Formats: sequence, structure tokens, C-alpha cells
Amino acid sequence: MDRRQKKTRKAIFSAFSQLLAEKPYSRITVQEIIDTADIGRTTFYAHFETKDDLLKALCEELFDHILNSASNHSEQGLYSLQTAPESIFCHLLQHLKTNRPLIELLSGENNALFLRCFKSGLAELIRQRFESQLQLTYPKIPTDFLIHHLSGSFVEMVLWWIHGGLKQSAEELNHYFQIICKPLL
Amino acid sequence: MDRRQKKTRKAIFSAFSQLLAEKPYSRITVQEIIDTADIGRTTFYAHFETKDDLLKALCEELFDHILNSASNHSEQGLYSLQTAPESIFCHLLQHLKTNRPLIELLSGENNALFLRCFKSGLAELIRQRFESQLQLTYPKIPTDFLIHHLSGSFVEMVLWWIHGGLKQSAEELNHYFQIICKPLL
DNA sequence: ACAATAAAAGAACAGAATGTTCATTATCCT
DNA sequence: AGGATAATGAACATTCTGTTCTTTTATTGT
Repeated sequence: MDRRQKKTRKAIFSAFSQLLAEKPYSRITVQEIIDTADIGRTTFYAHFETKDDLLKALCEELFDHILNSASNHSEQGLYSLQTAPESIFCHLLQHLKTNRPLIELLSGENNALFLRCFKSGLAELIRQRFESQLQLTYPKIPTDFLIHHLSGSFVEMVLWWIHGGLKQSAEELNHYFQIICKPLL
Repeated sequence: MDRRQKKTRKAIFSAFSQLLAEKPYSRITVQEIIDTADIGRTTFYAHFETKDDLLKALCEELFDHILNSASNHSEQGLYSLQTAPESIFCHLLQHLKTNRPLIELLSGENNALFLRCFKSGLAELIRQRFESQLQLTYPKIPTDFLIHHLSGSFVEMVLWWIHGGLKQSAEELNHYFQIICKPLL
């Protein structure tokens, strides 16, 4: 990728993140992004078709990073998946807690797209790790549903955590999650 | 309230719902709502300040109805709260299944505001019914968190249900929910 | 039934955002 | 160094927004 492209792309992402921290997504205009990033109008449209397109790209970058990190972690110790603080979930929570930009975006007014990304990425992770286990424990319930429930519950818990001001430690929150999911995992 | 006002308000809601079924909220313009509702531009702005304002009003109307219905139902039989199909949750699911417009809105691209309404309304309902019970079962976990978890899980389940094409019966889904929440309720 | 009241309609407006085109300039890569 | 590629800036037609003002229509109380 051309150095200029990388530079522009970075400037756009940076401007967009900055604006997202200030106001809800719906109130941000392409014009503002252009002005903040200090690039030409044409340049923006050369990189992204629409504002939604940009948001999607940002989503993917952020969650790819954090979820891949969790995924790699879990492969290192297969036997510690379910015990705090080594569980994959606890690791995820710790990562999240130190990722300010991500927290900001998740707590923002217009976090719908982020949540979708987060949930679907997490669901994939859970499917890879726990599918067979879930199938055995509850043969009569669609595994699909259980995975959806777990990823949904986790993300909802994170939202509750963030809205409360991240008062609990990652370990404590992980403990809550263990209790909630006790019959499943 | 003036008969004309009621008529206009209804026309706006109707047009808006219709458009929401066709395209995501973000792609709907006030202009389109005006055209579809066949009202004057000024009239729209006399009723609602912005598009967001309208969405909020629609939300409240829809969920007030379904949640109040569930709330009343549960008061009739205090002993049947946890057993299918008389549980309050099952009743909610049955109501939902027959409410096409609501289903459409919940399954739409831009359902964030609806979900917020649904979740907060449901959380309130759960708090009223189960708060003390939850507190006794898990004294060490914030009740607030458990309520959030339950309402979140329920709504997520409904979303999964809808996206799958409402293939399961309300009773079946309620059964899933019981299993998921077994340790809590 | 008839004013007084209140709402809807319609036209017209300024301001702003969108998405595109095109010629020009700057930067990169080999 | 030179061809390729990206960024720029200006201009443009369209569309949407939110507001103002005047005219028309419907409702309510007496």
C-alpha cells in the first residue's frame, strides 16, 4: 500500500475517532471528517464510499485486534479456559479495560454498529472454542442459540460495566460471568 | 387533543412505520415522511422537532403497550411466574409474535433505539417482579447487574428468534429462557 | 349557528451536506 | 529520471433541513 494512502487513511480514522468521542455518529458529517482530517473532499471519497463504510472499516480494525489477541491467548493454555483469571473472557476484559478509544466508542450514543461487530466477532470465537461442549451439554437446544446467548450476555455485561464507570476489576467481572453461565460452560 | 392533531399524528406514525419497514432509519428523510404521510412540511415540524424525536415517540407507544400488557397479566397469577406457558416471559413472547410492526422494527437495520426502549422497559418490569428474589439468591452480586443481564438476555433471545424467522413457538422459546436463567430465577 | 380559536397547507427561503467531475499538482516507487 | 498513482481544489447539481409567513380549513364553546 502506498505511503500516501496509509497516511490519508490514518488521518481519516484519527479524525473520525476524535469526532466520535465528541458527538454521536449520526451528527457527524463527512464534511467535518474532511475538515478535521485536513484532506481534500475527493480524497475522502477515493477511500470510502460513505460514512457507514468508514465506520465499518474502523470497527473491523478495532475488534480484529482485540479478538485475535484473545484468540491467541486461549490457544496457549487449553486447560485454563474456565478458571479466573486465566479464562479467555477475563483476558478479553483486561484488554478492554486498557483500551480507552474502544471504551469510548462502545459507550457512545451510536454504538450499534460497534456492538454488532463485537458480538459477531465474539460469537465466532465462542463457536470455535465451545461449540462441541455446548452441543453435548444441551443436545435439545440449538447450539447456535447458546452461542448467541453467550456472546450477547458478555457484550451486555461489558456495557453494564462501562456505564457504571468500570468500577469492578476484570477478575470480578469475569466471576460474575462465570456464575451467570454456570449451567452452560 | 384536537381531532386534526390525532389524525396527523397517526398519519405520521403510519408513514414512518411503513418507511422503517422498507429501509434503515438513517436512510429515511423527513422529506419522505412528509410525502408519504401526505402532510404539509410545517405540520410535521409542529408535531416533532426532529426525526429522532419522532422515533422516540413511536418507541414509547409501542413498548408501553406490550409491556403494560405483560405487567397486568403477571399480576393476575402470582404463582405461575416461572412455569411455562403461563410465565410472564412466555406471555410477552406470544404478544410479540403477533405484533408484525414491532417485529419489523426490531429486525430492521437501525433498531438501536427500539432495543434501548425494549431493554429498559423490560428491566423495569423485571426489577418490580424479581428484585428481592434475585437479591436473596445472589447477595454478593449487584442486583442491578442481574436485572440488566436478564433483560438483555431476553431481548437478545428475541432478536435471535426473529432473525431465524420465528420458527419456534413462544412456549419453546420460553423453555430455552428458563434453562438459560435456571440458576437465577 | 357563529365567532373565536387552533391547526394544516403551501410557498419560499437560506444554509448546509452530499456525491461527482475534471484539470492540476505533488508524491511515490522502480 | 520518469511513468504511475494519489491528493488537491474548485466547481457543480441535487437534496435535505429548519424556519418564516400568509392563506385556508376544521373544531370548539357559547
